[in-house]
Amino acid sequence: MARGKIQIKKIENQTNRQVTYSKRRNGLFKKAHELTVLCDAKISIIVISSTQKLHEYISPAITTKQIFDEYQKTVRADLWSSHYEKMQEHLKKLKEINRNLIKEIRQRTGESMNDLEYEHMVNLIEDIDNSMKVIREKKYKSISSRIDTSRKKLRNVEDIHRGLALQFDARHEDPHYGLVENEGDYNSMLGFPHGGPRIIAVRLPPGHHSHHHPSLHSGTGASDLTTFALLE
Amino acid sequence: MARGKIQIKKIENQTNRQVTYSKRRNGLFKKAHELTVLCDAKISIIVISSTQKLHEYISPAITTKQIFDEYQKTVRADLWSSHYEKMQEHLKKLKEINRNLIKEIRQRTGESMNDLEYEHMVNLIEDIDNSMKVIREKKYKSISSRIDTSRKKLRNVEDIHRGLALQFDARHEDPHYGLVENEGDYNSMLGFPHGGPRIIAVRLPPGHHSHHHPSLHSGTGASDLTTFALLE
DNA sequence: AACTATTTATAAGA
DNA sequence: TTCTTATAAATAGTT
Repeated sequence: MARGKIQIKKIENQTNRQVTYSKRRNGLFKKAHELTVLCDAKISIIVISSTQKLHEYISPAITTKQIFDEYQKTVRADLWSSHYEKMQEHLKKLKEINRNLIKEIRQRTGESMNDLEYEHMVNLIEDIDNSMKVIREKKYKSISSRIDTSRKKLRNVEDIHRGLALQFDARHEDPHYGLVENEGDYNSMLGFPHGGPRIIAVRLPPGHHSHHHPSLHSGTGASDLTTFALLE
Repeated sequence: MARGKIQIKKIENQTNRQVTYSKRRNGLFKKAHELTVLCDAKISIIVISSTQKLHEYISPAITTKQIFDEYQKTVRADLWSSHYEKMQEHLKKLKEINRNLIKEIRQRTGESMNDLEYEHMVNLIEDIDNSMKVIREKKYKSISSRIDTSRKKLRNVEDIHRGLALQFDARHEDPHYGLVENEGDYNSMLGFPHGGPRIIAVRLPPGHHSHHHPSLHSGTGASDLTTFALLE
């Protein structure tokens, strides 16, 4: 600021920097003191040089520690109040969202249509109509899928039945050929996904045949064994 | 500092002070920042206004807390080193005093006279001579005092003796009057301050009189009783 | 907040 | 570090 303007950037010349540091530090402290006196302020300045040396200015009738304590108090208070404000803002936003959601639900259920413009009502009806279409589409798909599954099951059962009938006929021709080589998974074929009813074999005395109900029309094992479905 | 010079003293006009506070505070912070950049320094400024509002400047890439911690470290180090220096100074002084005392004693005892100038020796001799006089004076006084005391004691003993002799003579005239009414404190009168030797009475058979040494020349009690001083 | 006459701060040189 | 001095920057009082 004299004998030539300087750029405010680091002074690379070591000696020059040292001189400027000393001069400007004094200038800074002088200004601080003037501010202290003129405006009845309390000022703490701590300067650490590039060589880690420390200098300080402190207004009369106060200590650096006192000022720092005051600073810490203020910082904490600021932190808290900003946090508090953020929380309040967040609350406000959530309430707004809540209000809107409730309003929409009420409109869609037809509960509150009072303060709704015609335009809005048209849009709402169209919206609901679209929703209806989507829902019907989904319902249709669901039904199709269930019919499909059902048809597959039916086919399976028919296949099994056919197979059994075939084996039955074959047996009459060769009484020693009465074992099914592979039991397969009849339960899942029959629509019992989780293991299904337990099958047990019970030997009954002759003459009781008319009283019991075999679960399958034709026995696959020995003729004097009957199978029951035992519900748990 | 423009449009007129001002005195550096509290600005009484409230508005004026507020404006100046704001302007100069900004000026101060600007200067601080320039110093930071130009000289690669770290600066913390905390300003508390007369209305207790707080403003701060802090150099980039550092926190106010870091600077304050550094400050505290430095202060503690300074306190310790100044304390240390004071202790060292004190030690030095004590050593000096010690050395001088030892020197003086050696001179007075004649041990070390080597590096002493004639002038000093004359003074020393005069000093010692004076000391001698003081000591002799004190000795004389002490002796006088003791003689005095002794004389008083003697007078007391003589008085007592006279008294006893008087009583003794009186007894011959009236044999029933043989008791001393008041024993008094003979021990202290006789120069035995702490109770003195114990006195016991022993009855001895006749014919042994030549073998024992009575402590007092004349018996004061019954003639056939002799008193001894029994040393503890 | 902007202006500007002046004071003050200070960069460079000694 | 200190002094000097030409010049840049800060700012007191005004608008």
